Amino acid sequence: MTAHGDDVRDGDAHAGTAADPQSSDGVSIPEPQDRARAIPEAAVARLAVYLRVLSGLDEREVHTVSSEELAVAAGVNSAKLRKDLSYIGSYGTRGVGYEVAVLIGQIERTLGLTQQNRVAVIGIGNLGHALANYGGFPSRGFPVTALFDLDPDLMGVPVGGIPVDHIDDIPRVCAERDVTIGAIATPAKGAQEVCDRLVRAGVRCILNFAPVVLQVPEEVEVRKVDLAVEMQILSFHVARRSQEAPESTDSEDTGAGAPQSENRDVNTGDNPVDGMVVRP
Amino acid sequence: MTAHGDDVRDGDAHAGTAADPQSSDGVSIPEPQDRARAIPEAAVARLAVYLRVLSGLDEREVHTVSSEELAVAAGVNSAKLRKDLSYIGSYGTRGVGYEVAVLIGQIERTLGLTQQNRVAVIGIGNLGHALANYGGFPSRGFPVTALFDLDPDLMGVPVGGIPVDHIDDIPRVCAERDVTIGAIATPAKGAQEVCDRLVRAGVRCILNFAPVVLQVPEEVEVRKVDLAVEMQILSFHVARRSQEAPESTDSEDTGAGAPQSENRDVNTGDNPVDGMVVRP
DNA sequence: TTATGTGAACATCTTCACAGCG
DNA sequence: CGCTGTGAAGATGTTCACATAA
Repeated sequence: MTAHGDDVRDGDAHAGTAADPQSSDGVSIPEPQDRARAIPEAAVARLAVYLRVLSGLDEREVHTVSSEELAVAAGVNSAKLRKDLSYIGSYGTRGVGYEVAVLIGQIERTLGLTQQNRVAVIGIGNLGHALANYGGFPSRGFPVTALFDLDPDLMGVPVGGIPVDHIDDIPRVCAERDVTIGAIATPAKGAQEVCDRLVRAGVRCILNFAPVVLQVPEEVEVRKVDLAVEMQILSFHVARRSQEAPESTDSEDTGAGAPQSENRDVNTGDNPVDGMVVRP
Repeated sequence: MTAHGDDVRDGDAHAGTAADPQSSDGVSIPEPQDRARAIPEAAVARLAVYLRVLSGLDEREVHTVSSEELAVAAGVNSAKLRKDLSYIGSYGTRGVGYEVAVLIGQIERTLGLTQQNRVAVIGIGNLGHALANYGGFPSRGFPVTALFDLDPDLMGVPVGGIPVDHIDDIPRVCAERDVTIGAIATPAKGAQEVCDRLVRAGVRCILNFAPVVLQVPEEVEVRKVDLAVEMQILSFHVARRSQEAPESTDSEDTGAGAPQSENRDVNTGDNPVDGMVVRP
């Protein structure tokens, strides 16, 4: 699968100006269809992060930020941040910085957060519960409106305020509630089957938590969250680290005992998926 | 893109050291320290996926696979898969394919799965429970050996067989049980604080589920799993889709009703984080 | 003078296409 | 021949560095 053919088009971005950047060089074929919506995939992911940081600033009544400040808070370098923001337009003021409120608005617009996306969660186990209780994911815009499972004991039982339906009803319920995003939190076994049903029900975006590679038609977008893979990547780094650094010093390494953390208090966004309240 | 592997890394993303002989072209300066362990970050993530697919094949008693078959099952193209495998060595047989068992062994070795990584989960809410019950994540190698929270009512209560400790005990308990990976499943508020403690306790790899950008010293590796971000990325695609395709047809799209899915039964790996058993 | 916005250099990742081993 | 392994071409993504606007 990998992808639709399209996705990330070339990066000429905002049309406007000069029609053709370097027409020279016979080789480079000037692109097929040149749509303007060309925001690098990687930049989209970061915009979401900037948005969260900005929301935090907004709550703390901070009205202006420089690319440098925002960058540090988001954990990226400022040049990258500026370039990312440039993809959505020029909303900064040279010599000053960006207006928090403006940026929030523009990023939300770009990410399509101005319109709601109704979410269906399939598989009401531990994770499913967590998702259901998430209650309209952080930053709003993602109300969970349908829950599915196949355990008879769960049918009709409300979780996070929404009654659980049987996965056989996916087509009907998803259509009725106009679900646009499906979150698959089932065991690996049933995932592909559930996915197929969602697709047949017209759902075009899927968040997959099951440890399987879903096969979908190209018009469907799948994002996967795979704990095992994340763990193994960390494992790789642990392994690499221990073999590169023959050190075995147990005490503390160079530098202060307390890890540096410039702006640790900037963010907000609260509760991830839990009920625990950590107040250190 | 559909189903990426990567997922925005955190922090600075230590340059991966290009390595490689590439002596051609006068321009390229041979580079400073040229460590051999140069497996592209992106490839590491995919190796974990290949591993899962291979495990599935192994269980079904399949002993040999071609790059093409494996590629389809993993959702990547075969050239990429071959290149990825080439980073860990040449274990295929031209004209034939790869031996499943051999590949599994080599990938496990590369990912450092031959040695266990003890995991600590901090924040025993819905997600924390899910993680705790995960019981030694899929593909083994990741036993959860410590749980932390600050709710007095949870202290000592065993979850998934492990008693919950207070986050103040992170240093002691992590040291005693030799924790190498910390999974932060707390609300945003306490995340940075918990992270700092883990780092001080010597944990060098962190899986962060809290919606915050953690600030850590560079020797610490952070991977983040951010639901809100994933949702927003999907939202972006939903939005883009609807504005590019002025269609509003509600009925079914072209093609068969059932989505194509070549090898949907190849994978195994079971239960993601739930208790639900889907058997369609 | 400060900090944005961006062309261009650089680095990383992906895909092609084919040499060459079995 | 079939399929792996890989150099080299092509994309994408990141960083630099500076012209430019307020």
